[in-house]
Amino acid sequence: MIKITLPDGSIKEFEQGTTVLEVAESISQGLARNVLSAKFNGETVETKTKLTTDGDLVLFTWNDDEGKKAFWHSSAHVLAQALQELYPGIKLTIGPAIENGFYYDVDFGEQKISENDFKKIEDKMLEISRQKHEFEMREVSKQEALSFYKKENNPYKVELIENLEDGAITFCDHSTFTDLCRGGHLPNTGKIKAVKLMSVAGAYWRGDEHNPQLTRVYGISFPKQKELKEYLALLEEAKKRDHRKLGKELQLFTFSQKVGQGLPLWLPKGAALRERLENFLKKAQQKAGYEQVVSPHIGQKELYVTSGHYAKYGEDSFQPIKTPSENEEFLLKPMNCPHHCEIYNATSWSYRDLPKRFAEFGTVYRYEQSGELHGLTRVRGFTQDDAHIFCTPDQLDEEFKKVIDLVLYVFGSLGFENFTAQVSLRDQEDKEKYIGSDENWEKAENAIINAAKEKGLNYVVETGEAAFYGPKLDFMVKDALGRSWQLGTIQVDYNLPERFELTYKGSDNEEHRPVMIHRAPFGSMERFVAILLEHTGGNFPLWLMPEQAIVLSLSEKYEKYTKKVLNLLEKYEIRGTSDNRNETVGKKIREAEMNKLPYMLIVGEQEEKDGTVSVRKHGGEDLGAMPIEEFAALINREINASLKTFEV
RNA sequence: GCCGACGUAGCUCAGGGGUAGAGCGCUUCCUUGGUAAGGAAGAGGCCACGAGUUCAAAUCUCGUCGUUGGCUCCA
Repeated sequence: MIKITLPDGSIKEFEQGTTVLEVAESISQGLARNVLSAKFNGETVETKTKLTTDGDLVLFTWNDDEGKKAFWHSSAHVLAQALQELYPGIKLTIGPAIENGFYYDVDFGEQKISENDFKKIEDKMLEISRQKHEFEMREVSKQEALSFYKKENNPYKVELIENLEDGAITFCDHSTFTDLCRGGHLPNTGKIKAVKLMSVAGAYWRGDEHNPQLTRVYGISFPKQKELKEYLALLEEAKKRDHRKLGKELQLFTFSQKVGQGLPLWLPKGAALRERLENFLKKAQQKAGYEQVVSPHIGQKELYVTSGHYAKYGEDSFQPIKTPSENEEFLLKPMNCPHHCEIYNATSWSYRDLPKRFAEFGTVYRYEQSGELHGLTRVRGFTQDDAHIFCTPDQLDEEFKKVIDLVLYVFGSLGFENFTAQVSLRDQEDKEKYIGSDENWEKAENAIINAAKEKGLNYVVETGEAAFYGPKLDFMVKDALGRSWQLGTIQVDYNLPERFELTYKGSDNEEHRPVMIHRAPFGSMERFVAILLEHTGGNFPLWLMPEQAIVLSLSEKYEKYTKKVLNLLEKYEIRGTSDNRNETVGKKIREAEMNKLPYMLIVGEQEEKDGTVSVRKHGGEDLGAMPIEEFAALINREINASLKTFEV
């Protein structure tokens, strides 16, 4: 007999050789029906794995991430089989489960596949699923595995196997299909009741663009047809919050082919929104001891040679602008730091002057590959809410923590609750990629980790994600479709102070090297507005709204009173507009609702007589008639409630 | 940059080898209204751009540009 410990702590005895599924059956029939995969002593096992020792068993269903993973990984096998049957001779590579579904990377050789082929592939997959094939794991020797795939003429699998330890290689069979596989499958293919292929894309073998490009087929599957429908509906909902769609509808920004790709044009309402964000941050920064500076949009090539950016990115950047006759070379600035270093260098500093905090909403231009451009989240010209802090090494910890406070204040005021902090460290294996001494890197990395810990941030550590000049702490937020974007960033830099020979006079009357912190709480105005749009669906916090109220007149007869109301709104610093068109009030309300105006002030005969406005909130709530003063007080209360306070 | 898809009126989209279509928006007129679309008339298009095939191309083919889902990249 063996003792099996379940997650609730209970211990049950079973015959040696009892399968995972049989354990589930002993608990309940329902569980046995729903169990998709399991872990035994922390190792992924199949549901038909025979248990031979004592141990901890965790069973997973569709409600667990592990269960979904097994479901989608198994679906990838079915996809592979379907593809192989429909397109003989293709070469399979890898097919993992991902956050939402699965994909399989395939070398189609001469054959082509497009979205038009999805229906027939989906049908084939469902046909295979319905046959309820069981997944069988089988151990094979390295030799055997290699010869199997050499016979199939599949160099990808051969390469994978060559990197595996003999003895740890398993194949998975179902139906007539065999695949190299580590395990973690459904009991049988019959669980897969709904399948949808999502897209086809190119993907390089092993993620390296020097390798051959494979065709990646993305799909998702569900245990019930209804769940697929719900998922697709969810995607439709997400599309409604797409910042590109909202930006157009709310007239915030646009793009022009003539101006150039990746170069956003901010429309008046968008510019007003942006300005408000800038002022909000400027106010907080002033409180936190920052000073505004201004630097030009271009700089001599020499500046970037000094900073090291030219050597690193020169080839992949917009190429230098040349003067007509002297042949001097200037670069569009891809970042503000070198300029700010020179601002620091304009004065000699004592340790008593530090830290110096130079802030600038600096517009920068970067050559991004055309395929990488995406709405406002990835553009070629954008404005960073940049600042550089120059401090003594002793001040670094504290300054870093202060910046975290500022970022948290910004995120809090704008309602970003669900962000992850990512500590990006250098890749120890590939130190060539980075500049600066080992010692400095270590100091900087520790400073970041300590600050993140002390501020109680929920952080993840990513090695190899650091900038080439220093480690960083990034604040990641997801968009409507769940893609992660970096917004705020804080980076420690020991390198530029060295290269620009920045100094300050210490208490010992000696020259010392300051430490530099790069930071941008929004990241960039463009990306921040984009993500804010997707999070709020365009219903920004009231203080940010381009227009806070609209006066809707019942008919043209009340034009005069409408104007009077608008003037009063202006007096109370409420951003208002009016709709005096010859249309019914019903229509005006509908349009104001669709334009996401927070407050509608309806004026007619009654209001004019009483000197009031009838207030309707976005969404339909009727607050009744009130004098403008009262409305102004209401707005102010709402604004004050949403703005967090920033203490230094 | 690479793989796939897409580009028709200001917007959202239908159509498709032989006068270019709808809804919304816009203009004018009627109507002067009470909380999510009042009525009528009208203007508006080189069907992204450039070649080719064809008696004939918005439609088919190729190329360019742009958009888009991924990959790679992201100072």
